[in-house]
Amino acid sequence: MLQQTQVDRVLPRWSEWMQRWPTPSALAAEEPGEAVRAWGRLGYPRRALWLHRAAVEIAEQHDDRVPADVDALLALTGIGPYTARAVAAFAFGDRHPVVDTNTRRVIARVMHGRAAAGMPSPTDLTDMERLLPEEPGAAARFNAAAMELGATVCTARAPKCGVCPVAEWCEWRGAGYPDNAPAKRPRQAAFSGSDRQVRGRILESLRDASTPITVAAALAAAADGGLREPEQAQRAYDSLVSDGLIVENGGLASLPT
DNA sequence: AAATCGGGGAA
DNA sequence: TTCCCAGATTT
Repeated sequence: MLQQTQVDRVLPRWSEWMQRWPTPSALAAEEPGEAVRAWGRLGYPRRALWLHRAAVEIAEQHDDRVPADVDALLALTGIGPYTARAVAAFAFGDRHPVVDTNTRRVIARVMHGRAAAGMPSPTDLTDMERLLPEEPGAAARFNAAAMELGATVCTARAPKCGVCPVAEWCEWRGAGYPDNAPAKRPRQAAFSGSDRQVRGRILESLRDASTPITVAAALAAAADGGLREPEQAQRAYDSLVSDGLIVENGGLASLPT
């Protein structure tokens, strides 16, 4: 849930989720569409599908227990370099570099004297590894502290260097805050009027429906609020089917069963 | 390496 | 408006 989504927005949804599905097998026993429905408006709904799939994988292949091994975690659907190491470090207390978007920015500034991080890279992990304390518990705290520093002090916009505990060793500060940010990822297209927004509308209508709806109704929901071009409705619908977020059966559309 | 995938909150 | 967020997958 936390992948590209702010902590404050995730917490309430996470609490509901864990109360409803306390174990992987509990979630695995549900239809995938129920996970998509409970996901609500968190965004990137494919993550709900992937989380359900990971629950099935854990239930079937790992005796209903989340594996502690990083490679086993990486083999789970939707678990990548960040999440695998976050689980290994924070849930199991093992020593791994955990690098999220906040930590990447802290590393870029403190270690490399750059205003911002570049594209994610495996060198992020080796950089963090160099800073990590030897003792596993201390390493886990260090990982969390780096993320927290980036989230609250070494922020993307207006860093609070006056209260930063590592300001003294910061290469970027030492160099006089050069405007040397490397090529950042291309700006995301406007959400308003986008296919993403149309996908969201279709999915919302399906979450709200207790029974399958006609494809025509789904396409009507796509157009609710306006379209840039008429083909958007069908294109968004097809992409949802292609992603497995919609299943179509005899002219009826529903969340995956 | 680049494209794709939401949606909300803050500046 | 624009930026950014406890990323991962696919091409």
